[in-house]
Amino acid sequence: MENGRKAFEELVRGHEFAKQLRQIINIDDDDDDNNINDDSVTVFAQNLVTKVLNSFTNTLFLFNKYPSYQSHHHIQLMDSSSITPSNPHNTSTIKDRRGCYKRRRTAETTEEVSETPTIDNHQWRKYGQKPILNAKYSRNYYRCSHKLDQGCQATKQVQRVQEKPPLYKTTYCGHHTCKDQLNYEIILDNSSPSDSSIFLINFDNTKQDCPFLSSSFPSPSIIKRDECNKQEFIPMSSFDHYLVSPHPTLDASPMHVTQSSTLEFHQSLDVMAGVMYGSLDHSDDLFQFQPFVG
DNA sequence: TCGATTTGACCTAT
DNA sequence: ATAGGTCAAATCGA
Repeated sequence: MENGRKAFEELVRGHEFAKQLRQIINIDDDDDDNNINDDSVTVFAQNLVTKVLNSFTNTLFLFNKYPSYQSHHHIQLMDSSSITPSNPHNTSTIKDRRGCYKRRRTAETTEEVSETPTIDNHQWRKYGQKPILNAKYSRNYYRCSHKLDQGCQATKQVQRVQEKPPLYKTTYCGHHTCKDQLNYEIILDNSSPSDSSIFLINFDNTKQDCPFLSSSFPSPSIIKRDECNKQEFIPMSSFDHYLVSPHPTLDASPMHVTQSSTLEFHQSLDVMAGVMYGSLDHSDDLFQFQPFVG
């Protein structure tokens, strides 16, 4: 699969997860009896999740300016706000008996349709497979590998919905509460094809966590690819590198990654960091890039 | 040996 | 009554 398309998929998923997180944090907005949102930490968290969401939106906006890698790809997202709320008659207690579960319709779900079974940054364990009525292909059931050790309740279902071209529908249920996300790398490729130097942003979760975001979000480190070998840097075998081409850059911002200009490179990193850490300041769905000062 | 997958049984929501 | 989500024993394979 094309690297750019993978990156796009991950951005879409990140965007959706951020939306879900924001919905969770804001869920008590209308509840007069609950003043949890007055808590300064909660307000801070709400602001952060809004910024994270906006960052994903901005990055997707940039991708959309260069949509070539999306041409053969269709992603359908269900806004979690459109999901039917849980049946009020349902008890919130989780029964410990076999076969007790919430049906997917009553739970928060996100659906994606893609040409390959979606790869995400979580480890899944298959726990079931069922033939579905009027469906040619059976549905596979996965739960988070950390259900037992961390109690993560996230599950997903993958079902092939079309033969040619192969089309898979992935339905995510629940939110990940585990902290064991797989490592990510983003390559800042050099625009010169003759130059083999490539900068990697490595999201190694063994690094120190970012103090400004959730503790589960790893701090990126930037490594020149030439030095990766020296550092015995081993790319994830199960994931291709995520490539951020230097060409689809912001028209209005200095985001060319070149080695000839240290200043430009640092500016680029600042912009990238802005994308990663949501330091672009704007209201929802607006794009107002606020350049870093200093 | 141990973790992951398979698969039939079990159970609930519709 | 039944479709579909989950469990858990059996099986696989590294």
